[in-house]
Amino acid sequence: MKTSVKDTKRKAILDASTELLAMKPTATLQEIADHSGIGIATLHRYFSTRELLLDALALNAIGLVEEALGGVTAEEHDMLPFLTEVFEVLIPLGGKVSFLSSAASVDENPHIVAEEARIKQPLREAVEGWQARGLLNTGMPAHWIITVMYNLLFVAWQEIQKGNLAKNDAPKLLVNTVLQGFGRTGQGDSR
Amino acid sequence: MKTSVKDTKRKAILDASTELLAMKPTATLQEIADHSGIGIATLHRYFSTRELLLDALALNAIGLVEEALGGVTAEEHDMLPFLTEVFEVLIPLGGKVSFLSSAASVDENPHIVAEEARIKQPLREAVEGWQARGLLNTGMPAHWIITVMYNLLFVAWQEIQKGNLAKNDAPKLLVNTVLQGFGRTGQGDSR
DNA sequence: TTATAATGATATGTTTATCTATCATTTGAG
DNA sequence: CTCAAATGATAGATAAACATATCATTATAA
Repeated sequence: MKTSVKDTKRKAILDASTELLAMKPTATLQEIADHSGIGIATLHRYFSTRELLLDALALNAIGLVEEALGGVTAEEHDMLPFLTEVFEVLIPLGGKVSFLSSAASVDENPHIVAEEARIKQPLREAVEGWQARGLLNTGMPAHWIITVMYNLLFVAWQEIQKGNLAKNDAPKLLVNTVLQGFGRTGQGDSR
Repeated sequence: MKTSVKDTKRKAILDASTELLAMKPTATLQEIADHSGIGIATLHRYFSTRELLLDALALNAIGLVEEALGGVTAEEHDMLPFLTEVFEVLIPLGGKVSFLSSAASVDENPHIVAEEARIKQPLREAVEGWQARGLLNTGMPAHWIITVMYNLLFVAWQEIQKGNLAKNDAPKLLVNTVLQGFGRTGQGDSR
C-alpha cells in the first residue's frame, strides 16, 4: 500500500479544503492552502491542478457517503425505518458533501458522474421495490422520486447551515416531507 | 419615460444573455455579446460591468416571475387550484429564471435578495393561511414549506432541461409531490 | 549526527477575462 | 441629403488566478 504518512496529510488537506469550499465555493488555491495550514507550494505537490483537487474532493465526498450508507442496519424491506436511517446517517455529512451541488467540474468528469450514479443505485432499487409493493406512489417516475430526495438533502443541509433548521430535526422532517408532502388530508390529485 | 428604443434593445440583450447563461452559467462577456448578436463594445455601453449585467438579469427574471404571479386568477383560499395555477404559470419561465440558482452574485446583492423575498411574500402568507385552516401540515415551519416548493421548481426546470420531464407534466407532478409526497397511504410520522 | 526528503516563502511565467480606448462604418432623425 | 449618434472591430491595459521554479529552512529516518 501507499505511504501512510502522505495519505494522512493528503486526507487532512481534503478535509480542510472541503470545509472551506462548503462556505466559499469560489475559494482561491491560496485561500485553500492558508485554510489548510500549508504553503501553496505544498498544495501543488499534492494536487498539481485545481481540477485534480476538486476531483479528489468529489471522490472523497462520494466515499464518505458510500461508507455512511454501508453502515445502515435497517432492512430495505422496511421502508420507513430504512429511509429514516438513511437520512440520519447522511445529514451529518452535510458540510462535507454539500459543495458538490455547486461544483460544476463534477458534472463534467465522467468518472465522478459514474461514481455518483453508482452509489445512488441501491436507493434507486429500493424505491422501485417500494413502488412495486405499493408503498410508494406508482404514478411518479422513480427517477423523479430519487432526484427530489437527493435535492431535498441538499436543501436541508443549506437550511442547517443558515441556522433555519436544527440538525437533529432534519431527518424526521425529510422523511415526513418525502412521504407525506405538506398536505394534511390528501388533497393531492394523483391522476 | 426613457427612450423606448434603447429600452427595447436592452431587453433584447437581457433575454439573449439569459438564454445563454441558462445553459452555460460561466459564459464569457464575449460569448454573451456573440450570442446576443452585438459587439462586445456595445454590450459594455449597455452594461458597463459584468456584475451590473448579472444584477439586471436577476431583476429582469424577478420581474417576469412577479408578472406571471400577477396573472394568477384562482382565489387564494382555494389551495389546490391556486397552487396548481402558480406552478402552471411559473414552469414556462424555467429557462429564463433557473440560472438564478447558480448565480452567486444574487446572494451578495442586498437589493436582489430583498426583491426575491418580496415576491415570495404572497406565497408565504398563503401557506401560513392554509396552515392556519388545517389544509397544510402545521408540524412543519412555513419557511421549510416555502423553501422546498421553491427548490422543487428549480429541480423541475432542470429535469425538463435534461429531457427527463415533459413540460406539460410538471405542474401536476409538482402539486402532487408537494401535497402528498411519494407515499401512498400516509406512512409518514408527523410527531 | 548526518543525509535525504519535505516544506514554505517567494519570484516568475502564463493564461484568461474584464475593462478602456480608438476609429472607421453604419444607422436613423430631421 | 446631412449630420450626429450608435455600432462593431480591434488593440491595449489591468487584474486575478493558476502554474512552475528556486532556494533556504525544517523535519525525519538511518
